[in-house]
Amino acid sequence: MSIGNQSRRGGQRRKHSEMKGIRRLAQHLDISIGTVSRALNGRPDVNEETRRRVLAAAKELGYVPNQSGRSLRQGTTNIIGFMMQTGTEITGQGDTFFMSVFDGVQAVFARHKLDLVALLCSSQEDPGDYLRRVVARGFADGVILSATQRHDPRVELLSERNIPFVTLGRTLTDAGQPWLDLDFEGMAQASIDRLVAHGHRRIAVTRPHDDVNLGYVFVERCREALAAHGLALDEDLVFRSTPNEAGGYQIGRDLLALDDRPTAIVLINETIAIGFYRALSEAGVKPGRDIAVIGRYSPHAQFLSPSLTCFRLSLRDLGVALAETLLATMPAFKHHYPHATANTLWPMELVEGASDALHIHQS
Amino acid sequence: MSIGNQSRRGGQRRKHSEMKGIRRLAQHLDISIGTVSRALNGRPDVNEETRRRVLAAAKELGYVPNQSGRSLRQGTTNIIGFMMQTGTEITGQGDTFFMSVFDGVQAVFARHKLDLVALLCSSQEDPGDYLRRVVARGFADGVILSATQRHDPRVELLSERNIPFVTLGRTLTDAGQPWLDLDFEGMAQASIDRLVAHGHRRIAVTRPHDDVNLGYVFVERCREALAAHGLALDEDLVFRSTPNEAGGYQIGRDLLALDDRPTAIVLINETIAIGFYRALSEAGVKPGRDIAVIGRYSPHAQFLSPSLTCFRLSLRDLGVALAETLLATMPAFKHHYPHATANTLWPMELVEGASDALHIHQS
DNA sequence: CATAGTTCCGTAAACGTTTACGGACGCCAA
DNA sequence: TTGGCGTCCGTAAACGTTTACGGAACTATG
Repeated sequence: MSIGNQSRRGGQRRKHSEMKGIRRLAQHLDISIGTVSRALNGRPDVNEETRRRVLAAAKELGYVPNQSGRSLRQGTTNIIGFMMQTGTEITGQGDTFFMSVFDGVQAVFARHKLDLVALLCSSQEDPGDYLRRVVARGFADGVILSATQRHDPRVELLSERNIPFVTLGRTLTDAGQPWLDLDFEGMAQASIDRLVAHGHRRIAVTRPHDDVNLGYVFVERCREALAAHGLALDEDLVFRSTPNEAGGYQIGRDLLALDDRPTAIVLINETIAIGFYRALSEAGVKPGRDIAVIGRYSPHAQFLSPSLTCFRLSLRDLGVALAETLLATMPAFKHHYPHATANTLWPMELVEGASDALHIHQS
Repeated sequence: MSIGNQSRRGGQRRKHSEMKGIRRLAQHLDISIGTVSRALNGRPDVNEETRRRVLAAAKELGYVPNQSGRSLRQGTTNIIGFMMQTGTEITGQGDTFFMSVFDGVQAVFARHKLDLVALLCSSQEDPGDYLRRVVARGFADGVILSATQRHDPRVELLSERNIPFVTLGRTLTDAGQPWLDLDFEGMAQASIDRLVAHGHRRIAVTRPHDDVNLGYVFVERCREALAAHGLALDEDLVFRSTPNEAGGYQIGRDLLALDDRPTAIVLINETIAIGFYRALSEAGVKPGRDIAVIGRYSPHAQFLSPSLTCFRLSLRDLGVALAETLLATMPAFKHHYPHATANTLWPMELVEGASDALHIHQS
C-alpha cells in the first residue's frame, strides 16, 4: 500500500463512523474514493482484485450511492415518470389498467437500469404546474403522459423544456412528440359492421363527456361506418357520461327512457358496462336477449353475466411499446431501438360473449 | 449597485446563455447567487424589492431549481414514496382503491410542499432489493408501505436504515413502526352477528390464499364470533382464493359443488364479489334469495345486481390518516401532528343491500 | 462625531458523486 | 541504461444548490 494517501491527510485519521458515503468506504479500504467509484461503476481501469474488495466492503457496510450526488454530477436520474392524476373520475381508467401497462414498461426499463415511478398529480392541482414543479427540476429523465387532452398544455411544456416524452393518446396540438393510441377507429368500424350484419339499424354509441379521454374520434368513425351501410347516426343515440360505473348506470336509465329504443349499443369505456348492466337488470332488460351490447374488456367485464362481447388489447404489450417509443427518443438509448413503432394505433381484438347475441330479422 | 460583483470576476463576462441554473439568474440580475437563493426561498434577510425582481426574472427565464443540487445540499428530497407492486394479482385491490387513498394523502402533503410518487416495484423484482436500490439512495424522505406481508423484510430494511415509514396493514415482525389497518375484526364480528341474527347456521368465509393480504386475522375472528353464538366454523367452509374476480368465480364454483351448501358467505375482498356473482348466476342461484352474501364495498360492487350488502370505508380519510401518521414520525413535521392516530384499526360501516336478504327460519 | 444596531448582500464552503488528467510503477524491447 | 507502453490509482475539479459568516452601508442614539 502506498503511503501519503488522502486518508492520512493532516496526520489525523477520523473514525470511520464519522464519515459517510463513498468516503467511508474508501477510508475503510484505505484507497481513494475515485477508485471506489470506478470499481463500483464497472470501469475497466481498476484491478479486479481491488474491485472484488470494494464490492465486498460495499455489501458489508451496506453502502448505496447517493442518488442526488450522482444525478448532480451526471445530469441524469435514471428515473422515468409515468404521469397520472389521482381522482379517477377523470380518466375512468382503473388501477388494474395502469398496473398492467406498468408491467410492460418495466420489462423494457429493466434492461437499462431505469426505474419507473408514477407521478401522481392531485386533481386539486393544475397538471401544468405540477409538471413544472417536479419534472422541470430534473426529477426524471423522461415522461410518459396518459389521459392526454385534445389540447394538452403538458405537451408544450415538456417539448419546450426538451424533456423526452411520449403520450398515450393523440393530441390535436401536436408538438412532434411520439404517441401511441388505442385503435378506437378500428373498434368503431368493427362494432358497427358486426351489429349491422346482425340486422341492427338503430345503434347507440357512447362518448366521454369532455375531451379528456382517449376516444374523441370514436363517435365520428361510428358515424362513417354507419354511413357506409347507408345508415345515419341518430344524435339522440349518442350518450355522454362520466367514464365510470355511475356513468354507465345513467346511460342505461336514459336509454331505457327513450320512446324508440335502440336495439344495440357500443360502450367505449371499460367500466361503464357494470353500471349499464345494473340499469338494464333493474328494468328486466337482458343484454343479448333484449338488446345487443358491445364494450371494452376489463378484468370484471369478463365476469359480467351474460358475458360481455368486448374489445380486448394486451396492456402489457402496450406498455412495452410505450417504453420502447420513449427510449427511441432519448439519445442515450436511441441506438437500441432503431425502428420503434411510434405514432401508431394499437389494435384491439374482439372477444365474443353473449351480450350481443340478439339478432334482428328484417320484417 | 455595488461593484466588484462576482459576475465581473476575471474581467470577462460570459454570455447569459452559457450559464445555467441559479448562476444564470444571478448574472442576469447582476446580484450574487446567494441572494437569489435567499430570495427564492423566502428568507427574511433580503430586500423586498430585490425579491420581487428575482421572482419576476425567475418566471421570465423559466427558472426552476435543480432537484439534485437542492437535495444534495439539504439532505432532503421533499418526496414521499408510496410503494406498490405492479401486477395486481397480488394485492387484489380494486380499480380505484389506491387512487382514492392517494387523494387523501396528497391533501395532507400539499400543506407541507411534499410530493407523492408511487414507487412501482416490478413483480419480477424482490421488494427488498427494490427498496435498497431506490429508497436507500435517498430518493424519498419517507415511505408508505402497502400490502404488507405478515413477515415483511421491507419493514426491517427501512427501520434499520432509519427511513421514516408507515405501513398500511399490520405485520407480525413489528419493528416499532406506526401502522394503520382496516378493521377486519370488526367486519368479521358484525357480519357473523348479522347473519346469525337472520337465522343462518352454516356460514362460509373467505381468506386470502397466502399471507400477503391485509386480512389474516379475519378468519380467526369469524371463528370466535361464531363460537360466541355457540356455533363452530366448518373448515370446509373456509375458502381460499386469489383476491380477484377469477378467485371469486372459483369460490362460487367450489361452494356450489358442496353437498351441504352454506346458506351465507362473507367475502373479504372487494373484487371477488363480481366473479362470485357470475358463478352463482350460471347456476341459477340468486344472491339474497338463495344465499346471503356480504362483501366489501367497491365502485362496481355498488352496481352489482342484486345490490351487494357490503362494508365500506372512506379511502380518502384513510389516506389522510396515513399521511398524518407518517409525518408524525418525521422530525421536521412532528410538531404539526402531536397526536396522530397510529396503530389503530380503521372502521368500516355496513351498507345494506339486497344480497343478504335471505332469512332462515328455524324448523 | 462616535458608537451601536439594523438591513441587506457577497463569499465560500459544504453536500456526495463522477471523471479527466496525470503520475507511479512494472515490464519489455532496443 | 533508456525509452516506451500498459496498468492501476490518487488528485482535484466539476455538478447546482443552500447557508453560516462577515462586512458594507445606513439609521438611530448619545
